[in-house]
Amino acid sequence: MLMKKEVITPEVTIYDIASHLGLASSTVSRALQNNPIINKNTRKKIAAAAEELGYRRNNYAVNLRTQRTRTIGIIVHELKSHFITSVLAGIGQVAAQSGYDIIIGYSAESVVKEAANARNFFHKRVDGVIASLAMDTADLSHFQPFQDKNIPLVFFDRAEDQPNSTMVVIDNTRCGYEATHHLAQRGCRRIALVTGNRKRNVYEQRYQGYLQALSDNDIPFREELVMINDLDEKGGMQAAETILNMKDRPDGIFITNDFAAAVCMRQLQDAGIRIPEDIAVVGFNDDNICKLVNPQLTTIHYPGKEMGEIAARNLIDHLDGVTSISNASRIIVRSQLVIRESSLH
Amino acid sequence: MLMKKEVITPEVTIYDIASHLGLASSTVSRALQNNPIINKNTRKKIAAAAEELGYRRNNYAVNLRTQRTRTIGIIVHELKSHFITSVLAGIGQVAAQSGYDIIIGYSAESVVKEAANARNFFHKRVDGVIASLAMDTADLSHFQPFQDKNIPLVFFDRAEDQPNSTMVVIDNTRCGYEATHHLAQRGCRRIALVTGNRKRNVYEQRYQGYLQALSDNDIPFREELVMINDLDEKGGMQAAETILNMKDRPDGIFITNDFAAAVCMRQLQDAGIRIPEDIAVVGFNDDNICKLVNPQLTTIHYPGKEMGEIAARNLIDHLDGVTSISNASRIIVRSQLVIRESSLH
DNA sequence: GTGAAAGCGCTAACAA
DNA sequence: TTGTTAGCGCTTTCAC
Repeated sequence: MLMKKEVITPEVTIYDIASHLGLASSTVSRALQNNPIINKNTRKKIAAAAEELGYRRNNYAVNLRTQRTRTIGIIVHELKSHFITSVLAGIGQVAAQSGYDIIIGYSAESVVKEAANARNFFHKRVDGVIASLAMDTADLSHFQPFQDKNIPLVFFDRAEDQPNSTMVVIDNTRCGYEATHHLAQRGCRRIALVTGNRKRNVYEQRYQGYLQALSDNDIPFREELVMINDLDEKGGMQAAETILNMKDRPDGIFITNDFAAAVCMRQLQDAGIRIPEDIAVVGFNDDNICKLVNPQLTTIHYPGKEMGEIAARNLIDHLDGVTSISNASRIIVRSQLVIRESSLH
Repeated sequence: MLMKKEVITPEVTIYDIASHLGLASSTVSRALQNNPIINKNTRKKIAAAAEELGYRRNNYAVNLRTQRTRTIGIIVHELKSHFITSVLAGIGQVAAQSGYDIIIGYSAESVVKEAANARNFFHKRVDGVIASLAMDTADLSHFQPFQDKNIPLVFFDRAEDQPNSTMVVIDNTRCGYEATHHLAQRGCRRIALVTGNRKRNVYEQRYQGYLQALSDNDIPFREELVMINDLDEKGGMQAAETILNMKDRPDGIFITNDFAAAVCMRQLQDAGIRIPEDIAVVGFNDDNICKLVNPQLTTIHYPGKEMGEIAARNLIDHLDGVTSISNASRIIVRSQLVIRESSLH
């Protein structure tokens, strides 16, 4: 005996609609896709019958037949920042508009999980992938299967040049420069940099911007003022601790992540340091938290929603055949320094 | 001519494996499912061939054939809180362990979006649903299609009694009581309550707990000290404003959401009010933000991860036929008051 | 322990 | 404008 789950409402197929109306299943199929080749009246009748009978289309059958899933996979290195949720909102909106589903994978800054997500998406047969790389991703070979099957890849924020893929990024060098330059202009002469691993190019670029700004402001570079960590809660703590233990403390800090900056700031304040009077602080991302901490945090803002929209639009245009195949490109989005209390002394 | 996307690596099916090995496709299918009826050696050979040929199983075909998707849909009213991400982590872990996929829908506190997500999940043919209701959800009819098809439903946190569904919740009355009682014990005599719409039962219950604690501590209830809003940024602001405009300000506030509490606190501080000296504050949820604000926020903690695990385990056991069909039940999870600086004066 | 064959629900080429 | 039909890749009954 075939074990079947007790079904209360029976499943309605296009065949049921067809026989109900005395039509062929293909006519129903076409009508349900709003194919103009079918008589408008027939289309209406079919739509009504579908509604009436409680038809729900079986996407598994559709996907099996069409060999497409209308699904795009998104891999993000974190989930809780305002930036990432904005990007996801942007992608989601464009995708929904174009009739694509999205599935979200979370790497938690680990290549291993990133690769697992990529594998998962590959097996789910996504039509395209949008990704921001994890902190420690150096080898991109887990994206190879997509390349091999001509599945388009778009990177945003944390991106690396890849053959046949697009990237949507900000000018991190300029951001690093502006943040540092701002601190210098406010009178800081010992500017610390707390940032991520320089193997991740965004951090390398912010570092280069930092160096350039120091140089342009005639501030000598001091190795001991550069701290590299994961920019998480622990990273913020560590940075604060290191700074507290310095004989010559910095008078300005550029931390390339708002959350880490908030943690660090809090820690410094608990040790009696006044911000911005003793040490000015600049973060990165313009997360919601910036306006909640005391003093409010100066930071670099960049438009997450817009980046998401651009990434999705690019990918989907490609999938729908609107743009040509090999338009591997780099799209640079504007960013800006948002000055708040934490750097105004 | 059939339009086919240019395929670089051809797709491998069980037929390719079968003919490669001189076997029947059914044998391959069984072997790939690790069916013990197939000779162990044959199974090994088939696994090797699958690997070698780069086989990836087509879940769309599987789902079409088996009429199950091994997918569970999750609807959450928000995404960015620590509580929700913990729940999702808990569900995700149990689901992965049991070979289920999850898809996440976000209602942003709106019934309309909640219903849209439900519809979407229904059309995606999820095997089960886990949900926390939006702020303004009163009518649950958008879950009816699941009931009609015997698709199991589990609610967590924001739940309503429904026939044939399970709920995983905390004792909100007790939480409301404890928070209020704590403030009273610290000497507060005018305790404000900022909470969500009482049509959502969790808020009604916290309100009842508040009332009970007032009564037990011989504090008269004052209507003007109860503020109802959406507990978002705007809600926090509004509450602060209302309080600042009072002639007789409260000396304690219980805001049933940490983020709103943080916003409110900040606003009050900006107006020169000292916390906890002038006004003590208790939040709700034990979000990360509690430790970042100054002073650190007293709150109600409850175990998100565990609630997620319980919800998922329950649902999946049901789907896999481990538990009987109609065990509609209510599971109550422990919660506790976490005392920090914001209420210690 | 393995094979043959039907069919899940749909789309699209081809025919009418 | 509509109908006929093959087949997407898999599982599972039934037969051997």
